[in-house]
Amino acid sequence: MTAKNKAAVEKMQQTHRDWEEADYAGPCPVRDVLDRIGDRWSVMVVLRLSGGPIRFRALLRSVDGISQRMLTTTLRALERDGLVDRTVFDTRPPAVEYSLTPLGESLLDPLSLLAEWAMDHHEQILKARKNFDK
Amino acid sequence: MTAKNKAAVEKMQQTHRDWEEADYAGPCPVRDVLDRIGDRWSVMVVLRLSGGPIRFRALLRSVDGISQRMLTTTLRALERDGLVDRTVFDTRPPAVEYSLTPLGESLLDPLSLLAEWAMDHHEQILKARKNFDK
DNA sequence: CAGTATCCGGCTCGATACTG
DNA sequence: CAGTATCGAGCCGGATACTG
Repeated sequence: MTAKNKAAVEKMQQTHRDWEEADYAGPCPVRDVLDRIGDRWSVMVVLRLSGGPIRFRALLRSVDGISQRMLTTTLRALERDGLVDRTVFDTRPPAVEYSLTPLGESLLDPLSLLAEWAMDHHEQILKARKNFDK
Repeated sequence: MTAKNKAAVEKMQQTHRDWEEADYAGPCPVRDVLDRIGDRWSVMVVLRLSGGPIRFRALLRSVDGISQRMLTTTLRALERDGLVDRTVFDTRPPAVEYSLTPLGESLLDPLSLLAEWAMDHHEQILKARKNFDK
């Protein structure tokens, strides 16, 4: 582990301890963010939105396997947290465009690193699983 | 977004497209890793383990709110994926130590960045929520 | 097109009790 | 101490039908 990571981990642990001791009303930030992006679809949606503004129906098609209901729910949650912007065009039929806010864009930073880790180590993980299962 | 991130995002998107087109047997790596660390406890456990080897009972105490069942389940899943090592000492009463494997250590890298993002932007998220709810 | 409404099956997870 | 076994509530999320 690099020195930079070590510092980050320590910061994270310290924050977690502080949260426990101080008995805050709100949730631990790490827990909170993890709960948000840890669901089945959020990351995939954010990923698609990183390509620029896109309409509801197009998103529905491009995020593989997602239902209409879950796309709506996911987008609403992301909008609520200030990660996504929703723009309604008053046309017939109605058009709605979704895009990342600057806050949402900033999330691409850690997310892309995580995705890279996933891609770089996926083989190793699959191997470990196969070995464990026998 | 920095050029480095842009490249990472594009790599992620490309990988995702490849996966869809190729109809692989296995899951998309990003989905797969997200499913694994996206659960309620994995990240918190990995975080605790970053402090060095620790025994089951100590982990149970230090990961706030986790049940015995979920700690066992979570540790087993992490072990299966090759992120965690389990060492049994043949004493009375028995002692078991858990620690991160090199692969697990490498996960601290993206995880710490994500945690930092969470801590740095939590306030902004809470504000966005409050504003959205009214 | 972009949603909302309703229904409901499955799976996660917590509580509790028990074992080597 | 370090687990496993069993049960059951809750909620996540899919399917389907309907609306402005």
